[in-house]
Amino acid sequence: MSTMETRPRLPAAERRESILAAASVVFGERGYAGATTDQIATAAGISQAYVVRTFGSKEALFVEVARRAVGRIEAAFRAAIADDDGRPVARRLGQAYIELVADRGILLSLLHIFSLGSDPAIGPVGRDGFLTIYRLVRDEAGLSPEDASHFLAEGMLINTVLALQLHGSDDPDAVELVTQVCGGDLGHFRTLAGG
Amino acid sequence: MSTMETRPRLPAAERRESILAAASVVFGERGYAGATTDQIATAAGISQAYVVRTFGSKEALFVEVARRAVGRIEAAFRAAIADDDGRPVARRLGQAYIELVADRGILLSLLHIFSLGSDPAIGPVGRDGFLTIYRLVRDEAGLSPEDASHFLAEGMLINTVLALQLHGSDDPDAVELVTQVCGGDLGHFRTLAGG
DNA sequence: TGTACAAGTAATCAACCGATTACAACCTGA
DNA sequence: TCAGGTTGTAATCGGTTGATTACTTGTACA
Repeated sequence: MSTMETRPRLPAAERRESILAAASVVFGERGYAGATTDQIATAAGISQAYVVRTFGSKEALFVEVARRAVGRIEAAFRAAIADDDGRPVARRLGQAYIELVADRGILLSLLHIFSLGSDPAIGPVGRDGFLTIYRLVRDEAGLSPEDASHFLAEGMLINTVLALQLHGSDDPDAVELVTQVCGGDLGHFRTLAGG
Repeated sequence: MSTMETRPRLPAAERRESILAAASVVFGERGYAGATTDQIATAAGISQAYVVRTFGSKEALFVEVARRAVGRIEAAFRAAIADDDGRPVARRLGQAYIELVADRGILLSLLHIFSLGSDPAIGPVGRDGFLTIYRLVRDEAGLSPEDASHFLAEGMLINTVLALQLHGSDDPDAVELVTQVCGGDLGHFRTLAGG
């Protein structure tokens, strides 16, 4: 369950990373307001006081988690663009995205960033990140504005299906919808997402 | 700012409605965990104790708000299907949806329902609601599974754009993206959503 | 009229949370 | 070796929150 259980002392840089990994999971499960610094500390195997002191505040920690999540999407998309295996680029991007948000911590971090769009500290991070991704699929992957928009739309539906855990439902309509969403490869989708 | 400011005593049924209206706004602004029963009470013009006693708990109140939000989508979609003005049904549904989620309370209630997909009390409400909407656009509006899926995807992108408040941004790429999302009628979109 | 129930609140409680402080343990190098 | 910086924690504090209790006020109707 916990991300780190090693006991020995760690250099500050590594400790930061382990806290960020734990925070991504806990923020994902409970949301920004719902998560506590103590839950994050327990998941990271350290004291609550150390979590707060390392990042200054709970809000600063969440902003850093949000930036990391956007950064991982960027990196995955650039890799998918560079690794041309003959399939259309949108297809490669889609698969890269699904593999990424199969990590529930990242998925739910994204959703929480969206719903905090009017927060003065987190809103700008979300807007900049989303536009960065839009520019990336338009300019670097070469999609038209219309195709880029459709691609993002499919991604947002994937978010919703995974968040609601509609994969894993055996309702026939759910199966039909999820099959549409994952482009037909339901088995692979469920394996990735743990449905 | 507040939804109700009338002072006189109200029968329980009407008071329930006014609390639900206030709760939709406050839950939307702060999220489930972030909203307090006292903020809801203030918005409804009554005491915090009465809010809790009327619904039993904060969670029960949120579940009711969530059910109402799904119900409003259902109702709006049925109306859009029935009111055939010659435009394609998907177009009518899209406009009805935008008019609905221009209400930030409803929009953010939906997003919070999604991110609470693994909550034992709220998750089932979200799954049932989403599948109900899927069946509605497929069976009653007559869209193919593929078209229905695309329609829902566009809706989820609309959610994200509105939540992040990308309408209202003057970044040229944001304008381009939002124009795609709203089907070209940027002015009308911004008027509705207050960007 | 008066009483019984419905509408509504003030006051309070136990639990929780983020942050601060003060301190302990460990490591490095001069 | 011992001084100083780094890693880490225990204890605690002020503020907040959802919920409970005991109470007041209004009103329908027999």
